[in-house]
Amino acid sequence: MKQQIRTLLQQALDSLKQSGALPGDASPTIQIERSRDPAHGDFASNLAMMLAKTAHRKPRDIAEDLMAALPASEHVVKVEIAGPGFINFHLSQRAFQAVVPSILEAGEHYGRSRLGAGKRVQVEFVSANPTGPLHVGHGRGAAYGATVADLLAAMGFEVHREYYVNDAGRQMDILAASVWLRYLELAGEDLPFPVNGYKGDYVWDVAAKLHRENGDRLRHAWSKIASSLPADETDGGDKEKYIDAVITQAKTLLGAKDYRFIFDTGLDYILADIRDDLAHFNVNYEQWFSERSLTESGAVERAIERLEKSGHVYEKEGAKWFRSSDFGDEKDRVLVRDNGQSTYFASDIAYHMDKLERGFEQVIDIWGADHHGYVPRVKAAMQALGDDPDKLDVLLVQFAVLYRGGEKMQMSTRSGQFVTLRQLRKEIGSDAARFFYVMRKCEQHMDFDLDLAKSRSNDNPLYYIQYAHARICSVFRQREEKKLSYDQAAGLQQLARLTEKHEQALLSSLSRYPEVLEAAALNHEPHQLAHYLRELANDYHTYYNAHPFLVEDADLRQARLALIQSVKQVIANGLGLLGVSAPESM
RNA sequence: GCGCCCGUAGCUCAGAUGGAUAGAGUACCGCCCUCCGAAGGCGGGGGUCACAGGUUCGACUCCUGUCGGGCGCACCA
Repeated sequence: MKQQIRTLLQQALDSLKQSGALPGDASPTIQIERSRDPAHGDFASNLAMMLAKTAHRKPRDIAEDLMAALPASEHVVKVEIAGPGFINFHLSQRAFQAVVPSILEAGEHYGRSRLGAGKRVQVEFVSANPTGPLHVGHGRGAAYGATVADLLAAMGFEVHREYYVNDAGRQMDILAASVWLRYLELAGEDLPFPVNGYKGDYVWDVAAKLHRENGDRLRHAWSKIASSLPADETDGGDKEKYIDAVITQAKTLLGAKDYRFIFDTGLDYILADIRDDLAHFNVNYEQWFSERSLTESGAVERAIERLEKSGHVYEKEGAKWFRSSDFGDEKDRVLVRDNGQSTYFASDIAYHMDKLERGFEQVIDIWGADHHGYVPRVKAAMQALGDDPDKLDVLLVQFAVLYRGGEKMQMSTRSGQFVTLRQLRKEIGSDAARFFYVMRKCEQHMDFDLDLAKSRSNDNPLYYIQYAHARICSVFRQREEKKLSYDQAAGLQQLARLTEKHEQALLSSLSRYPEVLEAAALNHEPHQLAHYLRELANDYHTYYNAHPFLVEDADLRQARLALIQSVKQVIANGLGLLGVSAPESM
């Protein structure tokens, strides 16, 4: 609809430029918006005001000329100039009624477009360390990332969803050591658990599996292990040095092969758990990308070499540094430590190099806001590699604070006292979690009210929307019971009967859906869709209360049922994109 | 100290690339079920858009500064 008006204005603009009424170089992007106030028509453009400066003429005079040059259109019934120079368009009722057949014909495809056709986009999200179950902080990233990906797919982009698995590095070594120690305890060893170890119950689970399947094969006497360990923090020592020593002991006593076996047992177990968790959250990936594979394939080495060749690497104190400060980072960063091990950052450079080598036109990373300081160095690396840093879009997701009974829920990751995503799903359900996470824009600190999310009441915006859908289904069930006829094709013939104010409002909202989807997708703002659906549901509930649908007048009934059928379709489409169900009854 | 994000109604939040009197929900008050699900609808009060300057036809939106809140500033991932 917007597009049609844009075309009309463009033609008017062109003809004015040709006749010399406007300078030939005046070619602003034509902005069209929905009028807020019905008195201002259905659509408005500020084109005349945009032209005022370059044309050196008064906005209202330009608007007069534009209006005169506007080609006739069957849908536009009135055009007028208002305020400082707005051009307001009043559309015919028929123009809005036409949205019903277009929805019913397109069905679940209504609102989708081919805007991104042929473009490949990679979306990487969650990517939490596989050292434990996902918690509610990851949940927001999961819901947001999945929705952004689905929205882009709805715009025709070829979307590749990816989870970067940090299956290398110290944190994973700590996990492996933790698993081993729990295993030793199960095998009968009596030992103090490290202050810095992972203490969650899931570590016991992995250890139990290990013990069940391997017996005492991996057992070593604690007395022997402890003989070369420094003091832990509880004994006045350093917890970091202690855990590192435990890891070293594990590697030495078990040997590389068995150590790797324990390491992988923990990794596989937790990864399977995360995968299962996300699947139940309606979040799925095309690929799980292993960090370790970057080292094994030589990609890390290759990335460092490329940086060296372009002269952005220097050595200092035995380590290799990347001169990221040349590219706007606040300081230089280590790529290879003095002990010869490459850093996580080096892997990440290799990973992003790999992403671009795979030919994605756009790469989207979704990170927790606490990693924001990381953005400049990754972009710096891309630039140093000769890649375009603008191909990378980093979207930062703020934390969500949970509230229960009006109380803020405190959680600390270290002690293992955090609410997991799984617990959240069980408590409030996947639908509510997906919807609430995405209801706020991602850079907003969010208050997540658990009581509200699970309340079956009108305060809950998700229930409000789902209820509208269920109510429509209920009307159709009633129709069958009352044996009233409904024929979609007949309904489409009677759309001219939809003249009530509430019907007009509903038609207008329905016609907005494609615009909302496009804006939500391109701006990476799923909340726009969530808000829209609430408004649409509101239009429906209002209509429902004002007019009966199952009326005696068969033609009117057909028309109204066709209308609410298209409302049902749009609600289902919208909720589907948010990863939320549209129940037929509740 | 430096950097990033945020600061809109009592509370939770929208305000698309600057546009016509700043909007929802919730809470509070009043109304609407012999009628398709009242998990609903209608009406009402409630704001110096943190503060101060600046840019222009026009600023919640852009720029600068101040105040307040969050988060970062590792040879951890």
